[in-house]
Amino acid sequence: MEPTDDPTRPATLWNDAWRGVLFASARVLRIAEADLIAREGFPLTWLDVLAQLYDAPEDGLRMQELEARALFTRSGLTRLVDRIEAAGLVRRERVSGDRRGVRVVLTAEGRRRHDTAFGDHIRLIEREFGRRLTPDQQMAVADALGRFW
Amino acid sequence: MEPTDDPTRPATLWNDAWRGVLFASARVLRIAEADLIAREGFPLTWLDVLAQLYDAPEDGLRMQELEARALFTRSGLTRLVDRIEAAGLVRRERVSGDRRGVRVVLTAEGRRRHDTAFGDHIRLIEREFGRRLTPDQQMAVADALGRFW
DNA sequence: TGACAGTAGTTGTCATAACACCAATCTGCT
DNA sequence: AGCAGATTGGTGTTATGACAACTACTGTCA
Repeated sequence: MEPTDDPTRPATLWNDAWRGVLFASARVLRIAEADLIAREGFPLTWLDVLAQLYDAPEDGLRMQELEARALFTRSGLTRLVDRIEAAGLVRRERVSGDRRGVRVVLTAEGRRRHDTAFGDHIRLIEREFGRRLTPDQQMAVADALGRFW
Repeated sequence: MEPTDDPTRPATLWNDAWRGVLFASARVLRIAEADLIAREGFPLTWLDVLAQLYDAPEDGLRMQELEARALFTRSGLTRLVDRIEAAGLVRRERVSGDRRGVRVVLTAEGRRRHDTAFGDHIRLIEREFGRRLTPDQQMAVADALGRFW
């Protein structure tokens, strides 16, 4: 009984594609997380937040906007921002005209830490992911999966 | 200042490919997790374990082997198996000749739950991932990312 | 046969994620 | 004005993940 004969294990093309996506992201993320903690002392969730704020307007983002854009954390954002704020990388500011809301803004230190962390991160992604694909493959993957963002 | 002019945001091909992989896995996994919990009442980590045992020899796997093969959990496996065992889907058995070790084996109930859960899961992956790619794209992604497993 | 290093798995402890609920504020309507 | 309902973000609690000891066992070598 070969695996391919098992109805619960169909050997389809999209199945192989999915396994590739799954393993690639799992492996690269695991390495990236360890590397980031070793270098900067904070996890990928922090870099995710810092990067969103870096790409955002000067006056930062509302908690809601941050939550909508952040890739990793859909929950516990309040306390995640608490921690990053306690580390001095981010600052909560009042929103004029809405006393419920806050804007989360990068501090100067946060911007510095983002720059080095993100640079290292990108180089790691290139090394662990990019270089393992030929230019044709890179193009094909980018084209095929572009619809997911 | 366009984003592409920012040295910390290089617009490279492998970068787009990586974003695709990252977003695709994050989005599809989030949906799959929610669906699995709604249907079966357990998370993807359980299905990962059940699937590894399903693909394993009749007499199950050692904790170590399970840990090496499982995609998600690299830690906390003891207690993960505790939970699955408490739910009756899995059973710990003694290893003859090594009183330290245990074999983790699927119960009949575990096999049943695996079958329905995995079937539903695969259909979801096809719907949320497979069908969004053309056959050519599926082939290209499978080829490019096959090296990661 | 007994010291000892290595192995298998568990447990303790702490940090973080998930989930449900809550308080304050705002908005539109009357 | 003032009330209903939506919106914003936070809090309490439980579940899960990470990491480091720890226990029990095994095999080896003198």
